[in-house]
Amino acid sequence: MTEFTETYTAASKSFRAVTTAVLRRLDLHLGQNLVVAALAERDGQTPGELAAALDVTTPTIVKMATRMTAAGLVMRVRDDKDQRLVRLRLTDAGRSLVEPLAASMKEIEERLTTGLTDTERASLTDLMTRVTGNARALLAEWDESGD
Amino acid sequence: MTEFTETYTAASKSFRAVTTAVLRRLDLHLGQNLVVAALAERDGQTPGELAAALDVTTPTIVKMATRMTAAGLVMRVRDDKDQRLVRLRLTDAGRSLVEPLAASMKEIEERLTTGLTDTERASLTDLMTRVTGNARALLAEWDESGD
DNA sequence: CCCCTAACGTTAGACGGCTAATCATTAGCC
DNA sequence: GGCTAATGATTAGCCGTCTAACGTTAGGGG
Repeated sequence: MTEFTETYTAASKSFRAVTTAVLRRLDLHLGQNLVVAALAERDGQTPGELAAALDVTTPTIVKMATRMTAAGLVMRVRDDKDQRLVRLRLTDAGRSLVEPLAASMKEIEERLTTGLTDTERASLTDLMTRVTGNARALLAEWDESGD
Repeated sequence: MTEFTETYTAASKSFRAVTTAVLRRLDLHLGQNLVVAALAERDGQTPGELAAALDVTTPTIVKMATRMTAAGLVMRVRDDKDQRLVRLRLTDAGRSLVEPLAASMKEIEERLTTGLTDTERASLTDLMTRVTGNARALLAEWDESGD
């Protein structure tokens, strides 16, 4: 009964647990890796931009930014031209995590897909993407109808 | 780069979002559905038993139990024979949610796998299970070595 | 028989996540 | 050009989750 649900939940949990364990070695919390990676890609993004990129709400980014600022990983800089905007910039300490972080995430990916052929990996990615697409379509549908 | 990670994260998020939306109609929060389902299966389980069954820590269940008690969904009953144990029992209000809950979860499962053949569904479940197995093996390995 | 340890539940506090409400600044319209 | 609407960030408060510390009850060993 609802085997699919259980499988999905278990996968989420185990993935989360592994990621948390790896991140702890870098003194990072779950999710902060995504912020660091996004800023490494393009520094100075605003909370709103990051939220959109990471598919998360703005308040979530704001809270994380506050903690990461306290931890010395990022800095808040107000935009000169538009005083409403806040630019989040990596500090040197934050930048120093970028490469070990990328290496760790890549290692996780490899370890988790051990025993899967390339074909199976591609298949898994494809199937999950389609399910995600279904989920988003469903959310959009409900959103419109206000149901 | 780390495409697998992104796919997995996106899948988790979308699934979570859909589940949250459905649960809201029943005035339930994410995760509470699992507690209700577990108690429907076998009423009077202890926080520790539930935690093990749901692959979650005991404090998580305790907090949820407190809120669900306040919401009138479950009751705390101390075990007669062993005063250390607490038995969580569904109230009538809680029990009334069991069936609509099961129906909702089944509906989610069907909507999310729309467009997938039976073979593909089986394949997805199999692949995710194997990845989850890898993740758990990795966690166990780290746990032993204390690394 | 009493103490000591093991087994449980609970509390405390941190974190990511969300929704709703608030505040500041910019831009647009009459 | 000044009032209003839209755009951003922030705050407040809730929930699930985790780890660490605490209190209590059973049970076992000397």
